Order: sequence, then C-alpha cells, then structure tokens
Amino acid sequence: MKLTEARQQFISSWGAFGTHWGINRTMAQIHALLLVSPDPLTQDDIMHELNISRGNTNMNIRELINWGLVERVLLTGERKEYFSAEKDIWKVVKQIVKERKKRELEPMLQLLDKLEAVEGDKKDKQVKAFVDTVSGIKKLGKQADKTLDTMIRAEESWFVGALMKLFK
Amino acid sequence: MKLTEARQQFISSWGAFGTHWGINRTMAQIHALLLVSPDPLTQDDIMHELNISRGNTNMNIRELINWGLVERVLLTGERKEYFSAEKDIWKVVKQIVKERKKRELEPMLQLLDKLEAVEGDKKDKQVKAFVDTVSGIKKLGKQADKTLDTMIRAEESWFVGALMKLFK
DNA sequence: TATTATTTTCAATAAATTTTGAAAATTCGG
DNA sequence: CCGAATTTTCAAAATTTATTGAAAATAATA
Repeated sequence: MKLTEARQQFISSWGAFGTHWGINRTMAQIHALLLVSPDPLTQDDIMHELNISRGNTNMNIRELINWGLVERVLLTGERKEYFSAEKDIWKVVKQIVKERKKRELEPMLQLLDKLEAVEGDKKDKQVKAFVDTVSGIKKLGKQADKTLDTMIRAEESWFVGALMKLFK
Repeated sequence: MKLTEARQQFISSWGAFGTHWGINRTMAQIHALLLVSPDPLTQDDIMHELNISRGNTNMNIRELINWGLVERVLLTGERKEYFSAEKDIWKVVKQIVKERKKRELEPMLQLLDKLEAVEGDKKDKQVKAFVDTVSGIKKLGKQADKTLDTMIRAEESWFVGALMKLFK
C-alpha cells in the first residue's frame, strides 16, 4: 500500500472510530492528520487536505486545543498560525482520560452522591432497588476515579510494566 | 429528594451520559429505568414511563439485548414479555468492555497491522511519521487489548483488590 | 383454525448535529 | 494609522441520526 492511500485510510478510520466515542468525525480526522504529519500544518493545509470548509476547520482546531491535544506553533518569519499534535500516544491517552474524567466522571459521581440520599423507607422494594443501583455505580465509579488519577500521573513504562506483572 | 424525582434525574443523566459515549439517549434511558426497577417491566411499562413510541422502545430493547445488558423474562401465566437488566454493575461494565473491544478495538488493531506495512523509504520524513504514529497506537492498543481480556475474566473483588495494591 | 394480543418492521418525519461560507473581527507589517 | 492577510463567528443549509406510528408478522388462546 502506498503512503497516500494508507494515510487516507488512517484518517478516515480514525474519524469513524471517533464517532463511536462521542467525538465528531471532523475533529477526529484533523487530529489523525496532524498525528501523521511530521511538520506543523496551517488551517489552509488542513482544509485542503480534508476537503472541509474554513469555518469547520477553525472550530475543530479550537476544540482540539481545548482538549489539550493540539497546540499552536509560531514559526519565525511566518504570518500564518501552524498547528501540531502531541505525537506521544501515551500522553495523548492520558490527556483524553484526564479531560473525560473531569467532564463526565466527576459530575456523574457528584450527582450519585445526591441521589443516594433519596428519602423513603429502605424496606420499600422500589427505594431499595434505586439505592442499591446508585450505590453500586458510585462505588465502582469512585474506584475508577482513583485508578485513573494514578494512571494520569504515571509514566508509560511504569504503567505498562506494572500491568504486565499484574495481568500475567 | 423524593424517589420519583430521584429516579427521573438518574434516568435523564444516564441518558445524557450515554450520548457522550456513542450510545443513543433512549437506549441509555431504558437501561437506567430497568436498572432501578426491582421487577421486570413490559414494553408498555417502558414506553409509558419514558414517553416514547412503541417502535422506539422495541428497537432499543433489542439493542440492549444484543449488548447483553438486558434479558427477556417469561413470567408464568403472562402473555406479555418482560425485560430486566443485569443489576451487578461490575458484570455490566465487563459486558460493555467485552462488546466494545470486539466491535471497535479489534478491528482497529487489524487495520493498524495493515497500515504499518506501508511501502516507502523509512528515511522519508512523511513515511517515518506515519509508521511511527501507527506503531505507537498499535503498541498501546495491543497492550490495552490484553489488559482488557484479563479484566473481563477477572472477579470484581480480585480486580479491585489488585488495583488497590497496584495504585497505592 | 379463527380471533385476538403482542411484537416487529420500516418508510416517513422530526430532531439533533455538523458543515458551510460570507461577513466581521483581529492581527501584523509598513 | 492603513491596508492586506488571517482568523473567528454564526445564521442558514445540509447531513446524519433518532423517533414515530401504522401496517405486517408472529404468537398464544379458545
């Protein structure tokens, strides 16, 4: 397979993959393109390469910057802005975990704390089922939260090594 | 907070949560409803409780059954079908991990294997960047695959215990 | 087997999300 | 400060995804 075709397949699959994880196709594709680009790209480069509009390009680059996956690069003597993606995949994963934990897991745990304190007789089957479910999710969620915290702070080699040992 | 309100909040948040993870709102809400219901429910119960159409209810229940999260229950002497969700959250998580691994991670790893074998001079900056990125993702992906495999086979108590030890 | 209850399907519709592109805002060099 | 290059915004349009509801299929009962 030729590089051009391989790049295209990678970008397109990364985009499809993203949609299964609540990330929009274009954002994932821009990320993929920057991941396989050795040098930083401009908005124009990206919009031409992916055949998308200027506005779309701009908004999704901003979003990738918000996620901490892409950074603006200033090249001396150049007027245009350049963009480049973090290439260390372990760092990328940690960054995504960090953000999703903050945006989704933590608010969910806060809500569960509130809901667990529901009024009513614990002997009531309905109340019991509700509290049991909420408590169960909370317990596992809290554990995941701690685990992810540690993972975010971990070095790849440490993490992989420890997992290898742990999981035979 | 009263049970009715708490249940509603739980169902609605679970639905919103789902949309961040590529799961449609209704499917997540039906799952949430079944999770907090001590007894199995019929399609009619669900469509009335969530204010959704019969068709929508039916399709999403089927989908939950495909995911292995809900099962059909036959009550003796009853004509209608009843449905109930697995209540053990650890089992639920394992089942979701198992399915997503099969549906998303494995196909992605297969693709990366193919893409890694791209033609071209490894001295070429473009080729090198591409191969490095693909290899990096593949390496981490393979590791995740193994780890998840072990997790799927693990007992909750063993898993939690081991993680506690591992992550201080 | 005929009748009725129940489930399933799926074309049409609605809703949500993404994308466009042109205008406005900003930035930079002279 | 002026003018050109560049970036940003956002209402409108396009696209994608979810939902409805009625008809068809299926299953249970008598």
